[in-house]
Amino acid sequence: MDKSDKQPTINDVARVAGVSKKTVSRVINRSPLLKMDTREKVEAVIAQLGYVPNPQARALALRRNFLLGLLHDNPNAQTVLNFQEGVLDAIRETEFALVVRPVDRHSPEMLDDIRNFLELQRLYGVLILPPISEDDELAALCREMGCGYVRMGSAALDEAEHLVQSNDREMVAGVVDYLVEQGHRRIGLIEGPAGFRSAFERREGFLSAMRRHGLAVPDEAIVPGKYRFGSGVEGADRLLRVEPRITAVFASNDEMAAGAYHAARERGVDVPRDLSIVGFDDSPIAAHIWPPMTTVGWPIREMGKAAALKLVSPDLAEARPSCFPARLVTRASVAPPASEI
Amino acid sequence: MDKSDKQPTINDVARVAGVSKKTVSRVINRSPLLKMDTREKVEAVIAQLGYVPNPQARALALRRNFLLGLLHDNPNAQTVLNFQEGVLDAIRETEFALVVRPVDRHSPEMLDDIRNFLELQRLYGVLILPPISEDDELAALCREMGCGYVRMGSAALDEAEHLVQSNDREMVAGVVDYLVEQGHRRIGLIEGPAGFRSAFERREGFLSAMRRHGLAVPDEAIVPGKYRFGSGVEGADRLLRVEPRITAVFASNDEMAAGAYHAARERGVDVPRDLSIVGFDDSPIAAHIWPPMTTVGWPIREMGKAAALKLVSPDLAEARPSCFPARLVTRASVAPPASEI
DNA sequence: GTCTATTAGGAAACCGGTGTCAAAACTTTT
DNA sequence: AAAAGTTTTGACACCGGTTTCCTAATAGAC
Repeated sequence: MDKSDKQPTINDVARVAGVSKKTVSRVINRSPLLKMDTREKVEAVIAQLGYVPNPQARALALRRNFLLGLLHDNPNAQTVLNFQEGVLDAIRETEFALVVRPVDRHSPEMLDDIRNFLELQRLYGVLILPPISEDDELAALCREMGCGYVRMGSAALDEAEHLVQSNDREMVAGVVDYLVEQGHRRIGLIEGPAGFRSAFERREGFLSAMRRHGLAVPDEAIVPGKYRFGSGVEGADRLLRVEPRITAVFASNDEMAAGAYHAARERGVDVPRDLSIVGFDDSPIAAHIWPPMTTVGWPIREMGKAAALKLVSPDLAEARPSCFPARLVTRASVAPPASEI
Repeated sequence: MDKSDKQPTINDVARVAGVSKKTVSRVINRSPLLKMDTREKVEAVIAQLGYVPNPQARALALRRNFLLGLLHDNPNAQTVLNFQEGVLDAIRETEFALVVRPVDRHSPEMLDDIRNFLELQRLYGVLILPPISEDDELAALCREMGCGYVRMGSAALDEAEHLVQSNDREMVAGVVDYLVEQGHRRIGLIEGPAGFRSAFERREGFLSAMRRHGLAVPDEAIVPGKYRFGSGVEGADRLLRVEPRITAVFASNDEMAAGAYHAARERGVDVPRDLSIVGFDDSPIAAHIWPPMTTVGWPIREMGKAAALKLVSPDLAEARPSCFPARLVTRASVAPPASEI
């Protein structure tokens, strides 16, 4: 078939088709100023030779490459992977590829590392996942480097590039509504880490809904967390000592909610009879833990797709909504409070 | 500082330093045949200009790029992410980047899709995670495309390129030893899907150890699974109906083991008092479920690093072991069988 | 059947690096 | 001091595409 074992180049195609490189290039790039039969002739040769343009050469000539970067320091693996899938949905059938770059938020050299990375790879653009998506210095770095970027986050950041997701605030308010509806009045909150926008938004949603229902939120009903299992255990442990007894807990993410389950078990508190628990993320653990956890899910994959589209074809994406609705996933970790019955 | 806003090129460096492009190239590539002061002079200019070589141009000239691909269709997100971290450990400070490509094992076009992907991106090499790493057609495709590859798997495939991991078989035998030591004699197995090497290895390990201990394994004590939560629920459900009662279950992965927890709960069977459960993978769920799950962990991150090294610097990696030891992570899901006490 | 307008296609330069090979610059030897 | 050998360096082509600019070809108008 092929005359050698190497991949055919544009020159081979041109020679076989009896046209110039440029004409082949025009065919590839769908230039409109080509006669129909020339185009067909060239396309036939391309198919026959199995020619695929060399992306490196293209990248060099065009002075831009076709690499999207994914920056994350996410504690929730499933979220990252779902987001990746979404990005892949968007760039499938295109010449783009997705390169991943986990970052260490706690490293003092984080920004320098990322700068080196961007300088070295000269990505077309990067997608930034929470929580580092909230880092404004990082966004500034991208701008400075002339690297496109889309941040995924919990509302509020009002840049055009920012793919505002989840009405987190609203959804958490919805969680409170749901709990109140079930008869809960003393509800505890395990917060996310200070400085995290998502933590802030979720807290605000919680507080505003509680206020709306005219329910008191004593200081001891709000405990800090770090979005990690261990901090969920500790937080719930503190909440379980509050008097009068708290009957329901909202944890700002599923991992901490799983920690709350753990703490409840350790103290012999039954979920959901003695304590209702609601998480946030709808990660696998929520479905697999016992009893299955009621939580808030957001369409991460769709968001990944939208984020990637925003980067690679801004015009196309413009029409798409930048805010994706989270939804309550009702499972079995909420019940009417036993004490009230 | 810079004379323009564009990134400086090798030509700029050459001009400013008063040497030829080639000399600059030599400096970059650490050619030994350079006079010390020339090198220093050029390096000073590079630093001054903030010059970073363009990877696309390099890729074109060298006829190879610096992209590693990660092919996976993994049900376990944490595994994928840990592996990614390991790969990043290996390629940090190098010009390599990691591009991810989730694949759909169940799609009939999988091979074609991957072929297109490889043709399009011309990766330096790919890393293949289980379970698709077991697909020999995929490996053949890589060879055919002249794309380097390293497969991660459960022993047994004896190609040099193959990064043989976990002595799965051995480790599962160790699990059985442990259970027997705790007093269990009627132990059930929830298998992985037929056709999966890992499933096969784990099964063999299980059976050989049982045999070694002179313990019977009735047919009904082995149930099929699909490495998914739901199949773990079903499998455990069947095992719990076996008479005489099975007192311990080994599930071929954590997700199914979590399903076994679920089935036990639904039937009012207490873990570990009435049923001991052991999983495989040491995924987050194992640590977060109640009671914390005893499972087998393997050093995925190190394996990722080793796999990447094998690809990018085979000479360096040769010395490294290609088989990484899994280890038993003892938590709280195993107890001596109540019925025997 | 000419004379334009318009369009299709080609030559050559370029993107930013690397490889080849010969020339230039040093050492060493005689 | 010249010859010979060795080390350093540079000119130039090349990787595989795109872009610029220009010419050849075709179509339409008269």
